[in-house]
Amino acid sequence: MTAFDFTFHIEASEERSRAGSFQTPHGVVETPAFMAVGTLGTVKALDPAELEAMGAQMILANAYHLHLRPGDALIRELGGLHSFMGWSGPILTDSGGFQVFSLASLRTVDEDGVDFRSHIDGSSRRFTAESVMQIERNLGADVIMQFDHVIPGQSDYDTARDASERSIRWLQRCARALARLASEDPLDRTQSLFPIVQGGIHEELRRGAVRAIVDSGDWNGFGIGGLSVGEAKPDMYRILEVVDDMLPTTRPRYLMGVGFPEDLVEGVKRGVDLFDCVAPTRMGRNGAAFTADGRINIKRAEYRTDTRPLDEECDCAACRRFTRAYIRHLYVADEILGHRLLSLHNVHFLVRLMRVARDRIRGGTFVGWSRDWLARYHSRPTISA
RNA sequence: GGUGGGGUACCCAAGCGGCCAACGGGAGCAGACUGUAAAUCUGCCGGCUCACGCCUUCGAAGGUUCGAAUCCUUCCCCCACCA
Repeated sequence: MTAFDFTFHIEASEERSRAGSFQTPHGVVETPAFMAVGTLGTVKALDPAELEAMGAQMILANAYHLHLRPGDALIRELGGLHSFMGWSGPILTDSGGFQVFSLASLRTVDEDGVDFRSHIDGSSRRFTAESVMQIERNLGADVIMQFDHVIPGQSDYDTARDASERSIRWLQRCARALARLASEDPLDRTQSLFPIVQGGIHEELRRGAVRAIVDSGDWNGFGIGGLSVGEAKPDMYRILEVVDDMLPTTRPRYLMGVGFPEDLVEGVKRGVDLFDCVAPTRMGRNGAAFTADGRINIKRAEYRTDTRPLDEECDCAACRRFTRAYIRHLYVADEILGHRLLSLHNVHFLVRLMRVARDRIRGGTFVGWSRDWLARYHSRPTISA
């Protein structure tokens, strides 16, 4: 019995960038694609129907957070995460590896796993490769990420090597644990485990990590982790090129936690197929909107009388109906609709950006288009100096 | 008319002889957020200045003092209760 047929098809490519699609038990994902982040089983402030309407294909949730609350066993009992949160499309779950980084003050790492102090109630929780696979199995996402060890972007060579090599050992344990679980329950054979390439900003470590991962199994896709965690942007782009050179072209590459609009374009240029980021929703809740001319801060006084939409070229529900002046008013008055409209627009902006990238790659005009797009985005004429 | 309480920067509100251009909060102005402990956090917020610093402020006017938002006198205005 083989696992679900995940096959990734590449339709077109231009230099490093590719346009393609892969199949999941909950539908096809066309790439390059941006996944909205729904850590707690909700893309903050947005309804799944709104995500569908804007063309969002796949979303992300988090094993660590859902394990703490409401509990992965409960979600399994209620029919799995798709049913629980009312999203029938593809879902990817992150493993909690990022929380090893973001909740560093609340955990200790050892070879076997990580002890966390719950940020909710202070209780002690133990996470290992095996326990995380059990959690992700209970949640039932289509793609599940290995448990990895994420460290700050500027970490030195020895620290990065230590975390990278540990992540590779944990990958092997994740794979064995998932195989064991799958043998007990046919449903689990539909989940694809993605390894995560670590190694910080050290090219030699990244190359070593890719080599070890590729040699150890036939993976349906690859996560590229440990970027956008404090390193300089040129370092991130450099590492992406190094990793792109070595990963099999026949599998999707998922750049974890990225990103800003410009990083999506820069990523696609370097062969990335999948992205996720909290930026559109978090920044939306914090008053920022993406536009083709750069980011704007809707709180600024200059928008008090601005009757244009957030982005004049956008066709999202917020831009079709509301002015900057109105959305600014909502935001300043602390009205929940302000947060919703900004989140909606920002996610739509990235989803649409990737749709345009796909079309451009198919048409063989991505490289030129991306150069112009980036120049315009960085010119930021809508923002006063 | 009497008694008591009070008037502090855009608003609310501490301070009650020097450490006060004056605690806090709000509003306002600007910035940051990249696999979400985030509808969060940071900075500015009397005037001039990059800054050192200087100037003008704590109802008004006088006074005491080396020194006052802080003490005294008179006046103006609010609030409560009594008549």
